[in-house]
Amino acid sequence: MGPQSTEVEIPRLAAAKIGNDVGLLLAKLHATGSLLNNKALADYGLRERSFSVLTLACSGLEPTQRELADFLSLDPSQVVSLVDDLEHRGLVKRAQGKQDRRAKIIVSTAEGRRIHNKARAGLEVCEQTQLAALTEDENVQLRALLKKALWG
Amino acid sequence: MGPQSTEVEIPRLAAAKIGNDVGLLLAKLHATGSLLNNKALADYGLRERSFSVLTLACSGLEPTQRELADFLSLDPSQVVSLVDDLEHRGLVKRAQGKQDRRAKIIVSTAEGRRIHNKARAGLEVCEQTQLAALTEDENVQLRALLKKALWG
DNA sequence: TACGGATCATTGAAAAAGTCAACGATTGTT
DNA sequence: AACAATCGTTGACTTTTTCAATGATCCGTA
Repeated sequence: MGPQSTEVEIPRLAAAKIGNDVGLLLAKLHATGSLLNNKALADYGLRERSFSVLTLACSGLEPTQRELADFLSLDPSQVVSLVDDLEHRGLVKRAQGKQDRRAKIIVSTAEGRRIHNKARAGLEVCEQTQLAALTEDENVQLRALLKKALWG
Repeated sequence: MGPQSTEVEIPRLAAAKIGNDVGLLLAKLHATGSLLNNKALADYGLRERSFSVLTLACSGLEPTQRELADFLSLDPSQVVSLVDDLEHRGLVKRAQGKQDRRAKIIVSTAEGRRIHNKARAGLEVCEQTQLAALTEDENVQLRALLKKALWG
């Protein structure tokens, strides 16, 4: 990751046609965003990934590890590490799958929900900073477009 | 990266509030997109990164390696590797900076431009597949929002 | 019911990517 | 002229990603 400046810079290169390449735009926004998000989450001992897992654990949807892997575009073995970490810290628990005893469903603990609420608040501030250039409407629009692109 | 299915699936977990987290949405769209893009570019011996560098080398903007690093959110040492690779294959050249002799500006060769044109065509098809759920208007809108979020 | 192929979580190893500090050459500033 | 800062480069180090193998369990089928 390159150095980040606090001031907004409009680089010379943004003029290139590449500035219309969705792939690069996503990569760049994701890269700079990740940096900020991870910084914001560090206070809670979380990173973007573990926060995502914790969020889903807190959602009441009782996701299996396989579902987490698919949804987060991770290898199943990476989910093992993430859940291990969260479990050791008492934020989530592995429970036996209901229909399928091979599967483990990930559920949050009370402490996990406590941390999650705090972290989410911090993250929302961070995200607003990140998308400060957008109006509230555009912000909503962006989310809608991303969701539609992903799931129709 | 988790396993990808060719069919479009709307996972159960998309219902979670996490589906509104811009950070995660970006991460996911970027992840699935990268996979497809890299697959599309493999025919030309390129990946998303080297394609980006090649694009900028072909842009006529004569970027320095430092500018490439900043713009692509990469460490300068990563740019060295990318340019090394492209240069060995005769697609770009390092030229001496004009005002600054420390800097090297990256320019494309004729062969580089040839490959780039082909790769770009392939990539555009790939991107359209990727954003098939969006109308043409929405597609344009998404690009505009991403650019605005990045550079105001 | 029992067999066979598939899926789940897990492990561990190998490959790739990212991070970071140091260096020579060059620049701009004092 | 002296000094600090910047550019590209190298090499070491850590983290992340990728992949194959394994035991347990599930499901379809004979």
